[in-house]
Amino acid sequence: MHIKRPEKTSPECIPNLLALRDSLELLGGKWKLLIVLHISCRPKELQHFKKLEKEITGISAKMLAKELKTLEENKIVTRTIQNTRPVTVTYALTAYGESLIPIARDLQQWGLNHRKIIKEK
Amino acid sequence: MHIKRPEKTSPECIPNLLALRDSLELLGGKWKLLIVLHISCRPKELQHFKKLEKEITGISAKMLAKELKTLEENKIVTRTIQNTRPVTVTYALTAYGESLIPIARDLQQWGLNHRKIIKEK
DNA sequence: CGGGATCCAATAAGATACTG
DNA sequence: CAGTATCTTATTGGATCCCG
Repeated sequence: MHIKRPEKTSPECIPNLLALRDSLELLGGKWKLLIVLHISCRPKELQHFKKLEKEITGISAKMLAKELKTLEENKIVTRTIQNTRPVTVTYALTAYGESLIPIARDLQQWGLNHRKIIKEK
Repeated sequence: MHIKRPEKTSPECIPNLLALRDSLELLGGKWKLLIVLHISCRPKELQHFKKLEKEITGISAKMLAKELKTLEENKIVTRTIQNTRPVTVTYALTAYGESLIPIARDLQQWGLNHRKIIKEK
């Protein structure tokens, strides 16, 4: 794959990097895209907080709660309190949140390939 | 855009999330993709350490050096010491590193759109 | 159960000084 | 100039406890 690179700095190139900053600020941590992809892997009925906590190895409840809250504030997931005793909470991707799936998959694919590249050294 | 979601958990879905972890561990911080895109915006001759430091607002020399070192170890950039007095160092994307450009651009585009979405609330 | 609040350890990152 | 080392501060994240 060859990507052309401008010979001179294009005027709009630098300013738009602010948008990348925004994305990285929101999504750049270890967990958020992982959570998004995890939710997308599951049928809606199974996306309980507890399930996510168990499936996402290494995440603490505190982290998961914090990350989900941020994702909710950014309209990427919805939070639904179920009428159970005791209370359970389920999460789902919004339609907007699903727009992150291709990006997450690309990164996933890249990581899969990267492991090979690095192993070769 | 509608993305189909499996009704049942696909067996290969969860394990592959390890690949996403790898990607996020390497690229998930605030700076690396930003650096990659910055380098890609510039003609090769201008990608000096000092230039990058000045252009990437908010990054410290220490951070930049550390991030570039990691990127180099992961074969995403090359590091070239110039025969100048005093010494200067230039960085360039490898062909492999260029494979990150589409991902970075997608994230950039997503961030551009996201700003609109969030402003609406 | 989900998730704050608090406290504490581990880590990351700024400032500064120093070398090839 | 491009880093590295050291010191110090800021931030993160885990552990625990509590409440609806």
